[in-house]
Amino acid sequence: MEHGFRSDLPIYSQLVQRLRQDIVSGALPPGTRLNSVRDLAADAGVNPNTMQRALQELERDELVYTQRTSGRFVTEDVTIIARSRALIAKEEIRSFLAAMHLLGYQRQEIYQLLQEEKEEQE
Amino acid sequence: MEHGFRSDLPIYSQLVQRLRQDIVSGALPPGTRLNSVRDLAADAGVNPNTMQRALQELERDELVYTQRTSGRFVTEDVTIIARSRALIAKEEIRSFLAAMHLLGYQRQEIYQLLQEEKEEQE
Amino acid sequence: MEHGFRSDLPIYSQLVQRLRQDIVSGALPPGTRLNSVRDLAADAGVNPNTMQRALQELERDELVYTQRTSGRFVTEDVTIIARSRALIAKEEIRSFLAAMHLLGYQRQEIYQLLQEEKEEQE
Amino acid sequence: MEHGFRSDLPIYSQLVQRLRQDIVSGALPPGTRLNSVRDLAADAGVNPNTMQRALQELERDELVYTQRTSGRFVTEDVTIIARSRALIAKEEIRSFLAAMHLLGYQRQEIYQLLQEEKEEQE
DNA sequence: GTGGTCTAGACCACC
DNA sequence: GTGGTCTAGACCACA
Repeated sequence: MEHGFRSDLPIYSQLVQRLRQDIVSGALPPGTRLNSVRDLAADAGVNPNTMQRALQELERDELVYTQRTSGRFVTEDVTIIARSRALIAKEEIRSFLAAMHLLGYQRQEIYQLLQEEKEEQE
Repeated sequence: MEHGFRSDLPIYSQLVQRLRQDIVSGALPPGTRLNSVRDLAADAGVNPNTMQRALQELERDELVYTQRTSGRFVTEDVTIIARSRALIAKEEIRSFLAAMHLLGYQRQEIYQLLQEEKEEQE
Repeated sequence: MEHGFRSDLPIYSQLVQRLRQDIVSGALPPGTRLNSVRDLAADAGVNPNTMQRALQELERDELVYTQRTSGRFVTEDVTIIARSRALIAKEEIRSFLAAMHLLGYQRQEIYQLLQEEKEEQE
Repeated sequence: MEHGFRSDLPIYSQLVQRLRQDIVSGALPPGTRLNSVRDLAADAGVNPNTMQRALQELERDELVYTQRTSGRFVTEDVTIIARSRALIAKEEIRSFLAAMHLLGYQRQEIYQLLQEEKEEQE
């Protein structure tokens, strides 16, 4: 029953994030058939409706498309995937830099802190 | 009525963020006396209850303390401020790197993208 | 596998539309013998059941009839075809005007917009 | 219990259409506060979830925005409204002309039929 | 079997 | 009171 959902973000958004990352990182290659909504929901330990909602969001972003009655598939259009990846990254960077600047950090300090964090991890 | 609050985050936590940034960045130096809850709320265009809640949060973090009758003040303890600043920064960095790695970005690419974003802003 | 079906409408009714247009526009003249369900289905890249259902619909509208053993034919009765064409057209016009009026467009504006769209196409 | 929903389109889409028309035609002027989800749902005779879904769709199109806890409002940005109106109209026209052409109608005939329909209504 | 829709009803945070 | 989320479970059309 414990599937690691944070409480500060709706479950369906977290599902969107996970799936999008899987697509964008190549874990789910273009054209891959996704499991049925019911199965995905069961795997994630959520209600089918919740999973459905997440998938529809991905569909709006064209990362996924539906083939009536035969299932859902990851888009074959790699440019959409690449665009999505770049977009997410850009947004991450933008908000990260904004937050750091508001804290009064300058360019050099930010690089230094990134460096330190990297080393800690290794 | 337009005071620039996003709708995906509670107003009170947006207030917390703003105030914390003001303290941590030095805009509100140590020892500064804050205006009354009522005034702060009016300035921000929010309900006093909401501002009250934000201030309580800052008190829990010891960035602000209440002096019985004379009002609320920014802490004089600069180490608390510095610690808070570093803590927030560290969390930002950690989650930023985590997100980028999930997208499949490596160290070098991240630096490069940061660089590009910087240049765009200028 | 890519045969240009939209996903917001059942495949069988898209097949009905196509066939009806072919009949009504004269691409399939009165009396034409249709290929077998199996062949038509293969051409369209759909399941024979799906094609079968589409053909039944056309039979209900009497645009198509089945001759025992020799196969399916486009009706020879041109008045049926003409009536069907006029009926569909009338319904298109009715719903189009209704939609435009609900959007607050008046007669003159509608003609103007139709004109513009025409010109764009050329 | 009879609230006039067609069966060939999801209820929530029909709700979207109605609301969008009300906004775009000026029946719900910019800045208008909408009734609560619950009330709107009750008025329409649908489940609150269904109405919620419709409203979220409008929000994605920026025709409506949400003010945390105080309710939903029609956008004040009239250019968004005008753009939406023009977009819907353009789409109506495009699909109408496409349908008529597939039926084998030419420009002049279409105008004539529009004319006839107009006169019938009067 | 698939996805899609809808209802009923609960619970939450926020103000 | 407001909007937002989630669950449970039903029903449907389609292939």
